[in-house]
Amino acid sequence: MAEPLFDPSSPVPLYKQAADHVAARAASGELARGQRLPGEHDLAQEWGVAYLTVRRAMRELRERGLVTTVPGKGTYVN
Amino acid sequence: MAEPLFDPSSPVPLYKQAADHVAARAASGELARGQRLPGEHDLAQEWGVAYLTVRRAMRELRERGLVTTVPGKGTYVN
DNA sequence: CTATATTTGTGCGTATGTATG
DNA sequence: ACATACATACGCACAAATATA
Repeated sequence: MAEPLFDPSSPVPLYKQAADHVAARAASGELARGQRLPGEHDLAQEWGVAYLTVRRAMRELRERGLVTTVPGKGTYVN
Repeated sequence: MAEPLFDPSSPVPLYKQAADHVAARAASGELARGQRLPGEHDLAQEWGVAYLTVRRAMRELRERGLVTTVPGKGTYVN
């Protein structure tokens, strides 16, 4: 039932941990290119973090060029 | 007493209006280089917007290279 | 054309942590 | 020890864009 997944007491910000989590799964091929990620609200619940934290993680991933976000549609793996 | 300054009903996001406001004042020379801006909480009250909105405006300005933020000190005009 | 559902975007409030002076 | 200031994080609500029935 909802493992930790991320460590709130870590010096690494939660949003960064989350972004790294996605980045690692993309790098390993677990997330296929073109694949749509779950909605941000869903991810927040799934990860047990705040919506704002997911938004920051997505921004981080966009800035790294790992994903592309289309308003009203979703976020896709590049 | 506290004019609108920014228009919440505008299609332009508040944080962008705020960033543009600062950018314009910097470009006009009204804000001198090296000058420290008021604190984010103060700006939030002064502008009548939320703290997070100010934070977003500052982030916008940092990304544009117009200001530099030093944690524990303040935000300075470049 | 309208209505609805989904998803991202924006905004407010608050609390706590960290760094500097 | 204390004040100031930025950083991260939580919660909630509503608006805007997109797709579909």
